[in-house]
Amino acid sequence: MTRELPKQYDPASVEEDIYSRWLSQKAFAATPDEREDRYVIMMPLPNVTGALHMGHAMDNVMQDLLTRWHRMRGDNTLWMAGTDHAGIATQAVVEKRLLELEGKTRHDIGREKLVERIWEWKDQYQKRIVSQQQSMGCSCDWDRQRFTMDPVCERAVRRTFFNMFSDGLIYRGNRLVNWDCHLQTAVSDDEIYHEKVAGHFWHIRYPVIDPQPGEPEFVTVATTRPETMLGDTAVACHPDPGGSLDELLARTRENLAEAADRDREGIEEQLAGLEARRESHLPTLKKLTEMASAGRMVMLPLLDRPIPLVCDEWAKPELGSGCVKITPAHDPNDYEVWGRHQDEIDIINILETDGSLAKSAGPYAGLDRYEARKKVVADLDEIGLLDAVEEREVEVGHSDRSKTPAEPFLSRQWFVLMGDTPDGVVCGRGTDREFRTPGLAQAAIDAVEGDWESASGRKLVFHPDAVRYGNTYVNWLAEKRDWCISRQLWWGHQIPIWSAEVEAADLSSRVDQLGTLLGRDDVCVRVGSAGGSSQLLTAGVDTDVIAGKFDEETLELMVCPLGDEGGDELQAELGELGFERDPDVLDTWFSSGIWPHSTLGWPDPATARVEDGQSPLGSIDGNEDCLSYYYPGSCLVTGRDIITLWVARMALMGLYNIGDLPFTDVFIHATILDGKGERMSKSKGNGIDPVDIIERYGADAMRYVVCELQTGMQDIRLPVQAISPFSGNMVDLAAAKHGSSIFTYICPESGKEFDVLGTMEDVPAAKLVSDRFEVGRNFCNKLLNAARFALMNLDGVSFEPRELEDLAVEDRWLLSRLALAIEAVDEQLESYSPAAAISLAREFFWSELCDWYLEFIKPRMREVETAPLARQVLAVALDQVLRLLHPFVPFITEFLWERLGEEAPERGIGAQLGVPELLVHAPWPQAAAGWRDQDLEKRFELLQEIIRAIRDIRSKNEIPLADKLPVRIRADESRREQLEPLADLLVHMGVLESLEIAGDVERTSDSAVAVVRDVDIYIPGAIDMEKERARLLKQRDQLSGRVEGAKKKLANENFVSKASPDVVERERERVIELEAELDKVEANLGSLD
RNA sequence: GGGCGUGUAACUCAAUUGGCUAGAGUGCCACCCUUACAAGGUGGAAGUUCCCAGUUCGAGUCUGGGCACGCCCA
Repeated sequence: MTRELPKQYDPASVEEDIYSRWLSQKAFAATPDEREDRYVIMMPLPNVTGALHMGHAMDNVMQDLLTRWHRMRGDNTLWMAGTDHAGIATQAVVEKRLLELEGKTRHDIGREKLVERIWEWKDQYQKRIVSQQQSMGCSCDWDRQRFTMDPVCERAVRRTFFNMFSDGLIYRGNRLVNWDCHLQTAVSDDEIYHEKVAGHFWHIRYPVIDPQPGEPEFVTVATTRPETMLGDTAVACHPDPGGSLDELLARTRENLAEAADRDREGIEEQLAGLEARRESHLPTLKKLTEMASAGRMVMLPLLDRPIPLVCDEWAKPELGSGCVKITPAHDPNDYEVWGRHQDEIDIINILETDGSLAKSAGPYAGLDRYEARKKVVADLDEIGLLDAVEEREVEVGHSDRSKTPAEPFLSRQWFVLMGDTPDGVVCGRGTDREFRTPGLAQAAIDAVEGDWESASGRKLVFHPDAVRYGNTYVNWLAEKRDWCISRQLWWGHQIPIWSAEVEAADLSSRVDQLGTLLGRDDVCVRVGSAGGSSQLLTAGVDTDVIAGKFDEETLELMVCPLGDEGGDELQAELGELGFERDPDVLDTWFSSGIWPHSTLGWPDPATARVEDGQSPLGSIDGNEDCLSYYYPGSCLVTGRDIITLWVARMALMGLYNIGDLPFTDVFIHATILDGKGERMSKSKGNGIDPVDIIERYGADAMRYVVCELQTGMQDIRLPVQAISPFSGNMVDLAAAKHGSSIFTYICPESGKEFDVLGTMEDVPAAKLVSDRFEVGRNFCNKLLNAARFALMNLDGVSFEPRELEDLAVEDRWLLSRLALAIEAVDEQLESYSPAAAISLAREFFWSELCDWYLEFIKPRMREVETAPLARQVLAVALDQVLRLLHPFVPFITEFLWERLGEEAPERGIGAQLGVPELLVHAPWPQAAAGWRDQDLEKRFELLQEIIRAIRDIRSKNEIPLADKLPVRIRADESRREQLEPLADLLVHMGVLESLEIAGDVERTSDSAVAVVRDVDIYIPGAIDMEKERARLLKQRDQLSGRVEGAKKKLANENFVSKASPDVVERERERVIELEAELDKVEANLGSLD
């Protein structure tokens, strides 16, 4: 007899011990071997800005579920873990802290010091993240974990950049970006949020130069940002104002015709307004169009700069004056106008990187943009050119990183060319997977759509809804917008380009200075123009011919060293030649896009540098190296917000570098929302720490519930309460007010603030509670107790080969149900339905094994003759259920596995089961042929129904369990034959005193009665006739309702002729069965009288 | 403004190509400490599937419109 298990499961006492056992035995290690089947998951690397929340818990649990399942199925399974440096986000967090705590900016402490501090931050949070993941039970191969700035990743980044630069896929050009004046960096569109703020709409008059008779003297334009007028380079009017207005009128009339009554008034008003406008404005607008076509100019006030009138459809005849000022360098729409009129108009940047005005703003240079706004308005007013001022709510784009208004800003940035190119792009150059694609974006589209497949036959498929998510992915890629990869940051992979400005005339002498650099295959040299086009320079090239390809006088010479070897020397040499390294760093997604192969040692696993104690990436013992063995991988598990940002990039980078897809399946799991229905996110501050949940309910409970929540595409609301560290009372986070930052909340009783994700060191942390997780805790407790019962009864259990027919009937029933459960769980996991999988596993364990089987066998356990067989089957049942549940709840199953191993080291039915020391490595359960017996299952269904009917009578008549019941069952011969072998079970489970089953049993007048299908159950004894009648009447009403419904259906000619024959047939059978049952109920009702 | 979704019991979610009485867990009610488990057992109540039309023999499911909400993109 082993130590008896406790009655209540205490996860804290088990989990740490189990996890350290896994670690010390390197249970999750993946090494290439001779196995053909492999399963590879690349973790969507969490960034090091902060700790993980429940959204990450969902992501990690899903991955661990798949990983553990495949590992048990015998695949060579690798789950690659790691973290992302998340350039902008991490730098922003550290800078913000620096400012808050020390009042310093990054410029005060300098690049080197700042980067040092960010590394410290990274170390701290990487540690925290890994410990969070380990608390959840993640079975990653920790000896391979990577960080996107590790040497091995760095080398892959340099190689990728080098290759793309050589292939002409990376260029430098002027682009309008969102500029964060506070952080002084470009931020991507994804990092901008819009907020309504109170503002104004200023109407300004621009004088027309030399107005002819009949022409207006001024054109009026309106703006919400008047200081941008200093950068105006044109005024636009519509090329066909009449046509445009007419079209709008027609559309509005159409709307009116279809509109609901309550909307009519508004639309009619709109229509009247348009018609009036057509009268009043159209002549002037037409005039302006003529003037624009004639190349007329207006005078930009304050700077006295003549600027042209142009025709462009961006000007809306129905709005304002119908004319619009064009500021290409500071407005995205105007930028597009500039794109269409590059020959006619200029582009002038009036902002410095800190948001003050540049030299080009003339007398306003040096002013902050908001001061400049006031002064411009005042000056315009003074010279009488301010026409009107309206109060208005304005949508202003804010940088998510600094929470300050972002400015559209013209700057030089690096881009990856996503569109198609004339010669196409070679992917997987030099490998046996090499192919040519029209362009990078197209390659990634082809991965999902059309006939293309990779050399290994792979396509990319989204789960659980291939069409929906496939469309998201393809629609985004189809825009083929070039990818801006430069960030004005100090933290990240610095762009490996050294450049120098050269006059076109001096090109050949400057190129000569480069000497042997030109001929080296680890150095790429290009010459380019500001516009973005560039030419490759190679040894012996005719520089004059090259220079002749550019219009510009000033060119830029760009050198990209591969940087693998002799890098320092080369860099020194370039410095002497007057080349400077680009200070910017690469977009984070550039390094995370190559994550699936960089981590495996690409481009050369044999020489990949890993940390001390880590598993090497090169070939060992004659097996393949990691890259060849584990790439392409299997599945990516992530949320849908990341499809465009990351999945698409990984696909195209993998195709470009290696020629094959990083994975074939993309499992998009549900998004975790907070109690208010908002997405949980690090930056929103509404995240909750899974470790809090784990501490209170246990890791398995957390995992159980998370699996149960992953039903399909439905987002998940997770209401959470915090226990206030001040009052000890529950605070509902959905209703609580935020404190000084969005990361903290206010305790309503004390008014003090607390923190829930441990990001604020100086604010007390609150513990979290959520009744959602009690389900998981209860499940674990049930599992513990089922095992407790089994282990208490397994004394002296042994294995003896048994034929199926040697088993008791309930043993065979259990094995049949087990076989079905295994099959069903597999099926659901294969189709990425964890909720369905876990509910089937639970159903088997709780409703069949615990509720029925364990109860069935209790009497057998008490008898010396019957116990050994029951024990043997029970050991197998527990063994199988632990295996089946392990991927979902790994800690408790591993814990119980050890106990089962001590008690029943040898177990099996027909043959002995393989029993490794750790459950992690145990083979996945597999039903033996012949276990499934559907006939038997049907008989048990009837048995269960009869038992339930007896219990119901007991309950309704308030008969205590201590009173055993005499039960008499009237059943025909075939039913009797079915039930007879189950009689002992029926007596035991129904707590019967006696049981009689025969065809001629008659009800005695003192009997309670129940009807189950075609069987009557009588229980003689003192009963309450009124309750009996009520019960039977209710059953009669239900039955007759159903009979009526079914009959009505069958009476319908259309149903019989049009519905499919098997549906009709089923309906007919049902009527027969129901009527028979109804007859019995009625007969019994009659006998009550 | 464009695109993609969601709305089912008090709560959180299921329901396969349209087809048995729309299910589960939690919560609720009643009874029960039946020697694995009260974090449990047995029994029960609880739904106008957001609203309005339509298609169909048949609609939670398909179509159109409305209302409410979410996400992504401009």
